[in-house]
Amino acid sequence: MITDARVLDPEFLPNDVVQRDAEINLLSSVLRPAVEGNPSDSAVLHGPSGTGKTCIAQYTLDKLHQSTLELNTQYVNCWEDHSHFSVLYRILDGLDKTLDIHRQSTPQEVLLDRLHDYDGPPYIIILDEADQLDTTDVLYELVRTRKLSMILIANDPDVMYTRFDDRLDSRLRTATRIEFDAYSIDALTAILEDRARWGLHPDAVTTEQLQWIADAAVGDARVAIGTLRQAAQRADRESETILDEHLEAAVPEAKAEIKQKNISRLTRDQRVLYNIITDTDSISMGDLYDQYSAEVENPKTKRMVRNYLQKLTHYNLIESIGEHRGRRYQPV
DNA sequence: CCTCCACAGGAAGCCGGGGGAC
DNA sequence: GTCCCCCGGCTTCCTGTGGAGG
Repeated sequence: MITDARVLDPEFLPNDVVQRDAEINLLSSVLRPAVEGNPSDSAVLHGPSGTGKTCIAQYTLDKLHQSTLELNTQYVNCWEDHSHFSVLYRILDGLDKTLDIHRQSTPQEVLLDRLHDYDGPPYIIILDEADQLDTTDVLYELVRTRKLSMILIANDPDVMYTRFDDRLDSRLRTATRIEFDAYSIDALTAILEDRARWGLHPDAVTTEQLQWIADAAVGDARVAIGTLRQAAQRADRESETILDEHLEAAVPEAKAEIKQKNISRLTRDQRVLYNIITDTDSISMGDLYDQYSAEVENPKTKRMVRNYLQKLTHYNLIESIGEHRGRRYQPV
């Protein structure tokens, strides 16, 4: 039944993106000056997860690349590269300028000089999960680099903007904000139809079933596509076509898979904290730390735990209610 | 109203790992 | 090998805030 498993992967980047034409056009027009060698403003893509921000950013850059020979691009995931140094390193890496840069023995100054000396073709970088950056200093260095333009991606840009100091604020105030709303049922259905056409045998699934999946995914394309794949895999073992019973089971599986993927990026200590919080309705810092330090061998300090919790909150794995004294942490 | 305390998060410094230079 | 340097995770120290209780 499955003819091409790759297109059923939520991470897969299709040749033709369906939906989001307006966003693609807007992003292209923001980046157009850069491609033509003129200074361009940055773009900030924001919205809930599974709304196609990363996909549209990569897709748009691919298209620009096809129409322009002289263009460098780079994708940086700030969850993985969150320090000042590693972001710079990754960005120079996209220019093949890191050959003689060594992680441990090259001062950041050298990387900065090299970046500021850049005078090649236009360079467009995607900073995905930009709200995960340790410090926004690196953004300042980037906005004042010639020939470099940025696409910033963040769930909640307001949280990110509050961390900007004045000089950065004035530079990024003119950035074009592109908002990504949750997909409508029709839009999700269209996306699923496209994936089903390339990834499944004809007639393996009905439009009504795709609509049902779209409805269950509540606007999140990752959930929708994951559900379709789970249902197809389940059906593959048992029948010729996807049955409704396969759909029912696939939704929680797809959601669990996404959650599992998120959790796998956590460290051991972060995972322990996450598990404690998801096992309760809501918990205070004091109780949480007591449980945590009883559970692990060499507990980190409270200060470090606060950093972890901030990270988990940013990543929407847990939520916190209240400020200061009396704050509680709870599952989402 | 005042003091105490739980809690958040910034700043600075420590230290272990790891690679280059010699 | 040994020395030196750098990064990044971590701790320590600190300040600010606001609810609880005298």
